[in-house]
Amino acid sequence: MARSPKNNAPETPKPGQPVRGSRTGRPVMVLLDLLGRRGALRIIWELRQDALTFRALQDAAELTPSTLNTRLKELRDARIVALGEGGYALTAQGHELRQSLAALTSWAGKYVA
Amino acid sequence: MARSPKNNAPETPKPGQPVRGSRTGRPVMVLLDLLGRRGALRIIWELRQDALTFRALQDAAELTPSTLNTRLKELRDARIVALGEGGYALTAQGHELRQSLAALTSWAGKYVA
DNA sequence: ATAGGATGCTATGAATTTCGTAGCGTGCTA
DNA sequence: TAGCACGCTACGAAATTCATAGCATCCTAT
Repeated sequence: MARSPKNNAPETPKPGQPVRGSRTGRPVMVLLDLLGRRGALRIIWELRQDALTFRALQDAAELTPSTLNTRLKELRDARIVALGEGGYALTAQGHELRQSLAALTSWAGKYVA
Repeated sequence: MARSPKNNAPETPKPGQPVRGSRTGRPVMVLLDLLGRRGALRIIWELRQDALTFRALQDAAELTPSTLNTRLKELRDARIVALGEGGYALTAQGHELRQSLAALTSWAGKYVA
C-alpha cells in the first residue's frame, strides 16, 4: 500500500457535481469555490511573473506549508498551476485566468486605497 | 454601552495596515484578503442583477446567517455592498468590481466545464 | 564519504473560521 | 393580536488554517 498521508484537507471542487457552497456544480460556482479558499487568489497573484519554488511561494503568499500544499493540489487539479523546471508556475490557462483577474488591481488602486 | 455581540468574526481588512495574509497592507492585498474569505466572491456574484434580502441572499449564496452577516459587514465597510430599499445591493463601486470579475465566467465556461 | 544546503512535502496539536440550528426584536398587516 | 417576513444574534460542533518541527531526496563542496 502506497502511503496514507493525514487527510485534513477539503475536497478539490469538481465541475458537474455539488461543491462546497453550491449544489449545482456549475462551472462558475466551482471556480468561485476554488478561488474563495484561503490563499488561492494570492497564489495566482504571486505567480503572475516568474515561477516560484514551494518555499519561495510559501514566503510570498504567507501561507503555512500544509495550507499551501492543499491549495496547490487543488490548483494543479484545476490545471491553473503546474510544477515545472523553476518551480511552480501558472499554466497557459492559469495565465488567462490571471489576466481575467488583472482588473482587480486597478479597481483596488482606485477604491481601496 | 451599545452592545457587545459575540465576536467570532475576523477583522475587516483595511488598507495601509497589515491584513491577514499581508504585512504590507497594499490595496490589492487587502482586496485579495477580503475576496478570499468564504462566500465573498459568491455574494458579489449573486447580487449581479437585483438586490436581495438578507434571507434571500442567504439562500442564494448558501451561507449561514452568521457567516453571511460577517461577510456583509466587511463588504459594507469596503463600500462594495450597501443595504437599501429592496435589500442588499452592489454599490456603484461594487458593480465596477463585479464587471472586473465578469471575465471569470467565460474563463470558467471555457476551462472548468 | 560526508557534511552541508535546498528541494518538495508530511505531522501534530492548537487556534481560528464556518456551519447548523434555534431564536430574538421589530415592523407590518390581516 | 396573531401571524409573517425582516435583519440579525447565540451557541456548540465541525471544518479549516496555523505554527512549528521534521523527513526524504537530490546536489555540491569539502
